[in-house]
Amino acid sequence: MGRQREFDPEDAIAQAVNVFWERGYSEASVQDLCKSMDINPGSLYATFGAKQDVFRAAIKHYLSVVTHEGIGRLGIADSGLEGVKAYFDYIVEGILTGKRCNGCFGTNSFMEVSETDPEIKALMTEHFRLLENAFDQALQRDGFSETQGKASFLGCVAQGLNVLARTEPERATLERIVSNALLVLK
Amino acid sequence: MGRQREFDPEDAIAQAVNVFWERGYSEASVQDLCKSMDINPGSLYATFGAKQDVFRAAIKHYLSVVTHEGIGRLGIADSGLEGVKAYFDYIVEGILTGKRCNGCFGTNSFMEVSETDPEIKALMTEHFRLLENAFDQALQRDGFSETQGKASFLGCVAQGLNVLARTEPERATLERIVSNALLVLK
DNA sequence: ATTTTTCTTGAATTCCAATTCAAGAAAAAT
DNA sequence: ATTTTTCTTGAATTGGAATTCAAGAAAAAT
Repeated sequence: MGRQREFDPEDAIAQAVNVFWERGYSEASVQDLCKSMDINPGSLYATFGAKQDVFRAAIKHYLSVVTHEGIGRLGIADSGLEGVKAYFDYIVEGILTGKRCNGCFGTNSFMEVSETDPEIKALMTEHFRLLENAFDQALQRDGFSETQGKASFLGCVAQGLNVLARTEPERATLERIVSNALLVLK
Repeated sequence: MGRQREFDPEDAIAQAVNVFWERGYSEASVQDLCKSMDINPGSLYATFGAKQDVFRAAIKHYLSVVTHEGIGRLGIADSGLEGVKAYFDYIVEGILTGKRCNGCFGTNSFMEVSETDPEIKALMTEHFRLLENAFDQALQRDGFSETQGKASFLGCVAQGLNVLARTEPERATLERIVSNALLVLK
């Protein structure tokens, strides 16, 4: 079998997520990646391919985490409305205390490369659809009407929050936005 | 006075806006800029400075246009609510038929460079505040309560639309989002 | 008319980051 | 033990894009 890898590819990609999240795609150099992933260029290219491939792997990794951590909340709450609240809490808390102060890695990436990387565009468009569907089902669970339209609306608010995240907003601002958005579900 | 310029700097920057809008900051080369602006590198550097300076000038030019064309509608409508509707119409129509199919140049740029260019970050954060204030005043004009919070909310929806713009959305989707957002003003 | 100033041109330069590759090292196969 | 395979290392290469600059051209000043 020959020599075996000294690093775990998934751990390495998790580090790559951090680098791309902090610096964006084009500002993150392969050197930056190598340093954070704790491997050398040769290993990086042999294992993952080009920088763009590392980026795609990073997005996929990130989306799987977010789908689990965030969208997952929509399904497991006691009611659809509670699920929606839990999701927005996750977003708001992330903006205020976590890595989401740099916004959402997915949204950032979509905005940066969707015109030059069709695969990222497709992955993110699909993710938006997934989120909307989750909203839709949560609202259906509570017997709301026009769930599709309301779901699109909530998806839009979520993306708006991901933009505003990068303006260093106050907690009060974010909470008022969310509570106004939830008024629509009445 | 020496030889005089053969191009109008403002026209040239208007062209630069198009290039940066279509390709983003880092994907737009100085060559691309020169071609669209119809000048040579020497003239570009002598007149505007570095690529980053051209970008900043482009953002400023764009913001002044948008402030006039878009935010302006909020003030001149017959009522605050009509103004809000007119603003969102402007956004939605731009997404469906105009250059906004690539999103909002301001929002795109903010998402791409706010971590690496503090001046752009400041310009755009200020622009977001300006938009919110315009919403706020429109709502005050109609005697709404909690206008500040509602204004932040509307600003968030606007940015969400600017993200979704790049997913090639259907008209019906966008209109449902806006009509749901307007439900909050009841 | 000549000089001076400022602009234009586009090739040359510089710089930087992505990618490659040859040599060394570890694990397994024979 | 030796060979084979696969991984690691990090310096060298490559390629491309930002920037500079020297020479030529237009306008005004003397």
